[in-house]
Amino acid sequence: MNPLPFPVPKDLAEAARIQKEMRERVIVAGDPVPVRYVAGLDASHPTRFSRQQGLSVAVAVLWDRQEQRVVEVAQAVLDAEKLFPYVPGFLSFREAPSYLAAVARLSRPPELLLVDGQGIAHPRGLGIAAHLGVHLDLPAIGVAKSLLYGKPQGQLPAEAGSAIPLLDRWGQPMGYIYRSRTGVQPLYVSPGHRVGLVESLEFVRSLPTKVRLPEPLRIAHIEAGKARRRSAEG
DNA sequence: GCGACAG
DNA sequence: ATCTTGTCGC
Repeated sequence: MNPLPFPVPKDLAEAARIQKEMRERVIVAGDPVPVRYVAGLDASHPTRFSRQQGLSVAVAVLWDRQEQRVVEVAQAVLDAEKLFPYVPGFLSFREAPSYLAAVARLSRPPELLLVDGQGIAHPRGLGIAAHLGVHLDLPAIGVAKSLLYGKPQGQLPAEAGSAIPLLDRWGQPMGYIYRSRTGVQPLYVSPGHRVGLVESLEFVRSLPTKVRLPEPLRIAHIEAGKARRRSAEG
């Protein structure tokens, strides 16, 4: 089963047009509570500058919620720099193609994508999690480590598990700022596709979190870094 | 025109 | 995102 081709725009204007079109197909509703197999997606890139030039590595970690463990790790090596530059608000055009390749290499399709980046908490409502979700027609949730767009509603408490809404330009909630553990920087959680607003937060809360990131993403991050350095040598 | 700005 | 060991602090 080959995924549909992922269009890479020639410039930012075309990219924005694609985002606006695809945003209309996003469904912010659905409850992933029964989902068993989750794909945690993260990528590692070489520094433009320093000694090793290397390539980028994207990793898909297949997480079994029932057994609470990783059951498979798939990766894709790619030259992200040649695809598209990193421009805030347009991350998916740089990273999504490699995620699609990694997901395609899993022995079974995941039931939900957990992506390192925004869902609909995005200037045009289509962060990378939403983009991937719509492209693959899979439930998806975005978990970012910093803010791209939006205003917090109130002050986030210090307690683990606390969350406050993240508001769009019209004051409507599009996600949450979420403190997964006490004493750590918060996460930015928003629905990507086929998941409700509240449900996106509840799902992330249901995942084991030993440190800051939920396990599927923490492990994907580690695996991506290891794989990239590994492929940057022998 | 001035900030803000996922990875 | 990445360059990087030890070290400060709860």
